[in-house]
Amino acid sequence: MTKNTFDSIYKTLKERILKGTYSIKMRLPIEDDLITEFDSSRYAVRKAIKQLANEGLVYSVKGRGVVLLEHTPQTQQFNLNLGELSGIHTSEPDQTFDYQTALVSFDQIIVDQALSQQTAFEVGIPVYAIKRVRSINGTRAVIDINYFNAQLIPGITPKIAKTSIYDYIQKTLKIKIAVVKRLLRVDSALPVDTDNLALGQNNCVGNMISIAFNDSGRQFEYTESHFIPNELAFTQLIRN
Amino acid sequence: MTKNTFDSIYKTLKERILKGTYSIKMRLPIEDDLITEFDSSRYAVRKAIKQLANEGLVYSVKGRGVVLLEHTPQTQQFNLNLGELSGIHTSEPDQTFDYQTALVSFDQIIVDQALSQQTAFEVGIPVYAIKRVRSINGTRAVIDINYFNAQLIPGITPKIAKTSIYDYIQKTLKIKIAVVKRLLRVDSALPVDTDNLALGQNNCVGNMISIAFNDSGRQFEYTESHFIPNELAFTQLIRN
DNA sequence: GAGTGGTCTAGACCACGGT
DNA sequence: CCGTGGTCTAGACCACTCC
Repeated sequence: MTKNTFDSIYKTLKERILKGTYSIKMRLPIEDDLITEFDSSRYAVRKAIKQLANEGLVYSVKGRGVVLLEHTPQTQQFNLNLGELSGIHTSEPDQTFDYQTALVSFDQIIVDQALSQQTAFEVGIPVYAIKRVRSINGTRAVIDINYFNAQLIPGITPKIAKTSIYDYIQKTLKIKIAVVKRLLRVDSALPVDTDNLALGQNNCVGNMISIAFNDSGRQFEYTESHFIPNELAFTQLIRN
Repeated sequence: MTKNTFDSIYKTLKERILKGTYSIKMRLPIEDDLITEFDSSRYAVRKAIKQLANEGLVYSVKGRGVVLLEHTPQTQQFNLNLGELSGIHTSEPDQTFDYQTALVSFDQIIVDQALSQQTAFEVGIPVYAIKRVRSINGTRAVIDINYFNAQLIPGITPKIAKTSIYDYIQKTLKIKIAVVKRLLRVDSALPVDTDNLALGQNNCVGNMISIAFNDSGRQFEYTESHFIPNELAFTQLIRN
């Protein structure tokens, strides 16, 4: 599992931090000591520390050292990273949950002016337009409204849409999903939402808009995921 | 403005990407050529490219090169504004807008069991509990519910709360805000929300929960920002 | 002034992509 | 096979923190 020098240093340090080895001083050992301990270069040690900082576990201060950030059971949930490409996390992270997909509609259409404005796909290209409802523990919690560029992602069928499009893209087409950009909003519920989601008394939805790129830099997907309130959470980390 | 070697390379490359200089090939020049052009080391060039990748402008492929990600006017809003610590972004970043703060309540209280569970502050410590409503262009759009550790951030007054607590923390107390962790949710509206926000027909709010740390690693703040639907947006970037 | 992390250089070898 | 980015080393100097 541990592939690189820096990765092994990173894993060791992370384990110690979570175990509380360094908690008393609220500091990591200085770089030179870590270089000596792991018998490696400064590059590898610094890269490991950088990864810990990316996760929000430590913070480097020039001239002082690498500081540990306080963490309590309550703040653990902030440390969940949204590194998973395909999915959304529930607010109960470790709980196992039932996950079902129902296909609402499946079409192949040509992008017109309005859809181009929304999705950033070029006018005239063919796209798959797919609506699916995701039920978590029997509750209709999310509706995915997907548009896939049919030239870049050909051959999607209703059957594939009912299982996993991302599996099809990665495993069958062998296309690499390089980058996903997301926008999160809260929107007033539309008819498509009230019709398909277990909104109860609520009349709003969360809206996660995703655009995904392959490793040639082409945008192959535009997706809106509308989800019901009180169920899902997203994390962010901001560093100075 | 340009301080370091890598920063100057980064700014130059970013400008060229946005101007379209490299768009035809959808590639950046290879590292060796950039090293030659900028007469610098590989370290500086790679650090600049890494920063471009962090912003979602490019993607590096081992063995192939550095690929440009497609960007259109529509997808500009997906590109990240990093580093804003003090506020919330509107969905129209460049638009000037009116911004007003009204103080709803101001108290100094002791953390009890329930509040400790919520905020991750230790039971028994004194905190400032502050509620403020932010109006954007005359619309009551956001209510901030702040808890500041009074031992770490002493001397907050109602007057300071009416202007800017973050200015007070950074400029007067000279405390560095090192890291902010955020959780984004959609919640059903509470009485505090319906009473203070221009929700209209909507009965839900966005909830941005922030916990902030100083450069000694101590959590000094827990804040919930409840905001009305259809006004604000947050960006995320996920890389493989 | 001593100690620490941040920036930078010059070089080496490896892993992967495409021909 | 060649060209490319990824990892890694050894070393230098600078900027900042703290005593």
